[in-house]
Amino acid sequence: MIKKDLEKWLQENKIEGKIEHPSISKFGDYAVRTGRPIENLSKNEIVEKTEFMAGFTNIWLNKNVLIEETEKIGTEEWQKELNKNGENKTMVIDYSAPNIAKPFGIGHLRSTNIGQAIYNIYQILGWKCIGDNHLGDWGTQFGKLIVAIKKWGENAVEEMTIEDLETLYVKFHQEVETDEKLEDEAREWFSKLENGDEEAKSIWQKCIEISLKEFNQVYELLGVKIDYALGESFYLDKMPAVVKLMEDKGILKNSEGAKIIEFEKMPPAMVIKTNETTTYFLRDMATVKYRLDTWNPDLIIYEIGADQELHCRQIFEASKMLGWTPQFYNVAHGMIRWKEGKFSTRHGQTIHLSEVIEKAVAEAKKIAPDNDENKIKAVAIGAIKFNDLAQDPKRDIIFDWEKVMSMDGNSGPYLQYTYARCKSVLAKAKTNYELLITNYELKTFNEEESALLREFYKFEEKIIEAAERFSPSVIAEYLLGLARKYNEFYGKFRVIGEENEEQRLFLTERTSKVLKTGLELLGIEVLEKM
RNA sequence: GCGCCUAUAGCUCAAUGGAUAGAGUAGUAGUCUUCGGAACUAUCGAUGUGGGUUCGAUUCCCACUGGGCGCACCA
Repeated sequence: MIKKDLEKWLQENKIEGKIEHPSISKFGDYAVRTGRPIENLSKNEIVEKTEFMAGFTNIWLNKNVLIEETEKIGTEEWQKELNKNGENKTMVIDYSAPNIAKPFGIGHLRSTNIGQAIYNIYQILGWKCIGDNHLGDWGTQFGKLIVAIKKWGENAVEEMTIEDLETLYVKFHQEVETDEKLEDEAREWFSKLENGDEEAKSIWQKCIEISLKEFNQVYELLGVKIDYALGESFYLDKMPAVVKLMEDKGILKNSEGAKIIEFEKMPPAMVIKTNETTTYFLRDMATVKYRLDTWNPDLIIYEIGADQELHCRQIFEASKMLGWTPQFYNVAHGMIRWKEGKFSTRHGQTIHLSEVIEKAVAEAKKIAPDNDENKIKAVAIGAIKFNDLAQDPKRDIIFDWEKVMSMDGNSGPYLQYTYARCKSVLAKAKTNYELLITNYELKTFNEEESALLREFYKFEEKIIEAAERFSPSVIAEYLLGLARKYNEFYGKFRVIGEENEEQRLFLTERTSKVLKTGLELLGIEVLEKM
């Protein structure tokens, strides 16, 4: 990796200063702010020339090095080098985690997309990755659901759809407004469920089956596979041990009949409720213990919305109190909002994923009516996923139909299109471009070719940065820049039949390779033709 | 009330304390005898307000204003 080589050189020569990419390309490939010129850096064989300007030492890389680094991408050697980043390290990532008895909304889509991309990124960096779908399949919500099913359910549970369950859940909340006793009934039923009541258990089981069927369809459509789906109910028999640990440490306190843990700088977390039922906080603590016991991870990532940040911080702090010390991180992705303001899900304004996909499919069909359905779907889903991944996860995301379905400009389909375009050019080439990669004559690169060539070696840096910042958007932004550079080049020059055909095929093939690898990291399908 | 996050072009987003703040979209004007026009070229257009730290601030600190989220028996 060029950056590491330069850093090493600077260190050996005792020169302080961070290496960065200059804001403007005419200032070189790298720059170090040193205040005074670095004299003998140009003797380093990877450096073509240096120039001192305005306190910066600007560095231009040797073309042969640029080409070598570009050739390497995707080879075994490249993969091996990447793998060193996460050598002997394990991470667990908690993502997607939809709630049973609620349809898959666009909120969980965000967790699923970002979580899967982070998983892929850590995996290519050599980490042992464990994905866990922490399904919301336990809790008082089932008490509510049981009450609603028994009171207003028109069919037997077996015949209900996930929409029926959602309707009943919503109805429960409407009725509670005028009849507060329903809350108590719900808690009572959850208590029965926790104590093994047969009727409660049977209804609960049916709800789970209905939901899982829906979720699995969604995951298949999205092309997402999560290693484990250990829902909250999985930890039922693992909670008492954690309670005991808390008691032994003396951190469990009684408060108004409930058991809580207090923190110095945060509100307390409830562990056990007044009626002795468990909370999701306790189940999450049992989850941490199980993950430590089972996989001994160095890092546990939670890809959960910002609305649960306090909850996560409480888990991390309580874990520390119990002496559990892996590195924790919560992505805390921003909430989805309308352009106009609040995104209220409580008044039937939930947007279901199926609706989003339907509209995007219609849009993709408009552009390419002759495409077969699979391709249209891949493009539509590419657009939707990219919309989620292209921006910093921390920030709220504005839900805008036009933008979600956008197929041009900064979009997933723009990248897919550029890939297909590269492949089309390569298919028309008479020479075997695979051979060219290690075997062609170096000619002068014109401005556009040179600008493109100088993008490739950055790919590795961007993958690492994306992992460090837990932000797939780093890669998304990079791919957009690369595709734009390719299209700028493509718009000005022909490839086939030109004097520089070989090196242009090389640039084309490398562009397709990086786009493919990058899009795969983001979980977006690439198409040879579209 | 307290805590966390956030404010960049009409709109949606970029920019590890550094050089001329980048894209897309919308608008305007073009490219079209062409390897894929889901493209390319040109043009228009921005750091909420007030302080501070620094040689240098979109970036760090403080205050204010606006927006989002959270703060015990939902998860």
